[in-house]
Amino acid sequence: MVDETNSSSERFRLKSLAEFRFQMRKFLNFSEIASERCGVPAQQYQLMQVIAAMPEDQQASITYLAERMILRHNSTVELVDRAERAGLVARENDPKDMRRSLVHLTPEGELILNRLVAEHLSELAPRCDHLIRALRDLQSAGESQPKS
Amino acid sequence: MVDETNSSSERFRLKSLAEFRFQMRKFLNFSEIASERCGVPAQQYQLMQVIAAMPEDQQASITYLAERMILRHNSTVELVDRAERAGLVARENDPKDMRRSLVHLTPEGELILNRLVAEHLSELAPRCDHLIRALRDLQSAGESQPKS
DNA sequence: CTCCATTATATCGCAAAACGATAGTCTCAG
DNA sequence: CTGAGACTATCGTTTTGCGATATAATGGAG
Repeated sequence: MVDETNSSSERFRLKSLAEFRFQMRKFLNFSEIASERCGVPAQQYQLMQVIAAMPEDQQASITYLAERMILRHNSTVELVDRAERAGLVARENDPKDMRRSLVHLTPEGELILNRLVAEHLSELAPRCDHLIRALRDLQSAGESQPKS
Repeated sequence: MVDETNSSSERFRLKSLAEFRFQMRKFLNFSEIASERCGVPAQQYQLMQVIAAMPEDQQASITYLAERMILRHNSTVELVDRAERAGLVARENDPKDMRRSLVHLTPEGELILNRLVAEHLSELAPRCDHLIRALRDLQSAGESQPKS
């Protein structure tokens, strides 16, 4: 309960958080470079990932994609526009509801996605331990958290 | 080794990767909202975090900050400019090397940083488990990785 | 001591991308 | 059949990172 104890645990929390973010930035940076090496902006790769990883019972409406991408729907429309212009995805009209556009991968999109997923997995695998360690530190740092 | 086995493990990898990214996006989104609720753009919060979490023997030169922020140095200069204009950090000249500017937190910067760190820790703590689980899935997915 | 290659920071114009506001289209309950 | 709400699209704006370039300081070779 001495001042020094408090400030040293505070420092530990800070460093854990900072380390976690640093690891995240490194991964995101790798992802961006890998994507653009395939001629695809990172967000378009993410969009394809979301579409391909969608649960069976879901449909890739703009609204659903916006939720998963954590974007406003107008931003999502624009993202899909770009990906469509790049030939990675295509729109179709939902025959059940003519307001909705459903988005699906083109064969080229699938090809590039598979390549990028493989690349990301082999990059991420060795980083997993760092990330998990950072998260564990964060958990133990959070436990000694004084205020709500 | 049947085709179906292959494609189902591929699907697992894809979903693990997508889930991990989704969790990251949610956290980053929270972080952005929390920062801007304090009137600070997310990157300026990150900058302060990097400065405050720096090892004792390090100095906050632009080059160092750029490395940690994973930005080009010119982008880092601009980021520091903005944070300085906002009164969160200040530059001083390194007396040992007049080419370098060293950046430090202002009292106001420290205040806001502390608030944001606390907020982030309590937000992140409950998400840690999700993130760790996603990472573990990724590890086991990566093990069955065929190529490379 | 003087040069100059190297390192460090700063400036500027540009491009990408996300957003708010707005508009247009479709659905469905009453 | 009509109005409220849901879904997607458009447009202008802003933010931010980057490449190219400029300026300044350092330090080692001669």
